[in-house]
Amino acid sequence: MGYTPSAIARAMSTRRTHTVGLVVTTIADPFVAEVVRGVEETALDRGYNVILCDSTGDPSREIAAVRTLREKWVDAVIVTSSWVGDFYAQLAEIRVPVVLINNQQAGEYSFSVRNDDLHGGHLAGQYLLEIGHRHIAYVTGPAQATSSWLRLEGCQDVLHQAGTEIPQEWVAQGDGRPRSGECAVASLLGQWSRPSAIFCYNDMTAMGVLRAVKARGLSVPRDISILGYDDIAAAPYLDPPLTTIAQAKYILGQKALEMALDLIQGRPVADILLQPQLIVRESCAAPGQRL
Amino acid sequence: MGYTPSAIARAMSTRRTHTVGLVVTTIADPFVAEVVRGVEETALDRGYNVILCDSTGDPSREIAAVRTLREKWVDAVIVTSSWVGDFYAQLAEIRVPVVLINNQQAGEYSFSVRNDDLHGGHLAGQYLLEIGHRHIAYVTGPAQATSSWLRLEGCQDVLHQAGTEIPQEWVAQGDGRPRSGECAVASLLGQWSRPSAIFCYNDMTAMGVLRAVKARGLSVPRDISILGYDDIAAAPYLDPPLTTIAQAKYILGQKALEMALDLIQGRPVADILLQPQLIVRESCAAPGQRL
DNA sequence: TTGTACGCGTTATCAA
DNA sequence: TTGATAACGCGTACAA
Repeated sequence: MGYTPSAIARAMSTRRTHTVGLVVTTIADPFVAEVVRGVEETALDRGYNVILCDSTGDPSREIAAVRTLREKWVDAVIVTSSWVGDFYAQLAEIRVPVVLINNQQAGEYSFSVRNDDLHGGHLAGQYLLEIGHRHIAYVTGPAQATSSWLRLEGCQDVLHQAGTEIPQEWVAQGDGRPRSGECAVASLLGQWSRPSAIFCYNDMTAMGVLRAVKARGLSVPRDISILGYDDIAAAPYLDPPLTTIAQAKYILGQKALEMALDLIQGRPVADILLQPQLIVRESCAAPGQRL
Repeated sequence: MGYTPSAIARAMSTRRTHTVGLVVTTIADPFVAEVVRGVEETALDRGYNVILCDSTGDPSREIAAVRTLREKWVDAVIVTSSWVGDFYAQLAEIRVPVVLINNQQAGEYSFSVRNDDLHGGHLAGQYLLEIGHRHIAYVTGPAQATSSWLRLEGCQDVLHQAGTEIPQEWVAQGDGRPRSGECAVASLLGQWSRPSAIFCYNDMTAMGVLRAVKARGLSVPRDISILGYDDIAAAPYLDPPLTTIAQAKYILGQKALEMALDLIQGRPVADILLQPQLIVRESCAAPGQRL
């Protein structure tokens, strides 16, 4: 018949809404979109719904988001800001479980599921070294994104062991979007000496780097190798297909939701660390003659 | 102070949750992601939240989604399934306003905001004709997506006026994802005669088509022109940069949410039709000599 | 103006 | 085991 029980009334008496909040910096990034898909689909399977909050990285929106999530009595909140910052204080005050994705700020209030960015950096450095690169540049993500620095650090670790490193002047500031990749190339290739490989914070950045490098008449990977991170859907369709470090994006979201559920039911949980994987395509090759 | 009013209790007495439901076929498509961003961000600005439901195109999940949305007393629901199908019956029974995005099934229960796909098809046909193409192929989207057929129809309209058309054997079935574009090319270019231009349902499909065409040793746009639809973020970064018909994705979402709000407050509303726009980049050019 | 009682739909508790 | 009833927290309407 046409009767529908009210989840609102039920929430009133059980104090459980069967709803979790998901706050992301931007849904426009394909990496984030996949994570969202992971939490959303498994939530639906488990009888939960998710309220999505796109913060645009704007701190005031983040504050507003957690406030309304709290008002709506979400049973847990999952956060995919790479930088939690001040906003973390807000999270601590919310009276529900918090799970952080790709952020290690996990304290006593919250747990995290993340990709092993340090190891991702290792894989990157190791591979570039292996195929013969010694002059490597890095294009960062947003300055507040700890994962960006972790990837760089991992890469440096490996390079140091091989007696080389990414010099200060070859780490260019980006923001995780293609445009910033293009700008980074301008600063990187405007120098007297140029790298033979560019490791990028993510694939979106790599897209921009790729285009800018080719626009300068350079060939990829013959003149310059480009290495991405994330393995977004578009990566195989770039020209050349992008070699990249893959994160298990969907799984990241799925695990985060499952952890949130465990927390809600009071089950013990432990932080989760997922291992990235090198995907060899064609944007990296042995360096040619150096100028 | 540490006091937070309860939106649940408020909903109990006012019967308003200040929450809208958004059901999409998949958040993995960049086009959809932008639409989601549009509704989510303007919702937050207006003091509303959105519950996201990713149906995966699976009818049973769609049913489940609208049921829980109804139970949670969402004030309105916005739908971005290109094919509403049986699921439309469910929507009719839900007692809240429904706004459909890019779907014209709008009846007495619901309203729609959509992109003028027919005109988009016109723009596509017109442009290809203008630069000299007479032998054009089309790669469709999912069979149930009315927008796919509308785009084809619009293109055919213009072609007919010029005394030509897309022949039956040159409309290849796709599903809106890159992989299907690659498969389509296999069937299209395996024929005795080949098109000089391929119009694609969307940019994701075009990405696959582009790759497959190049994999066959053909040059784009010299040998074959490729025209996309949507203008996703990756479009300018393909090689060659993709010429495409742009939809105002963010606006689509924004208008949909505003319409939902109008409906909630009982204000009169009218369907909205947004105009697409041709974005000329480099994947289309005049056809060369024909074989 | 300020205050008090009731309703909302469900669950949970307690009495029969 | 079944059936009645309090409580959940906020709006609202009515009374003072």
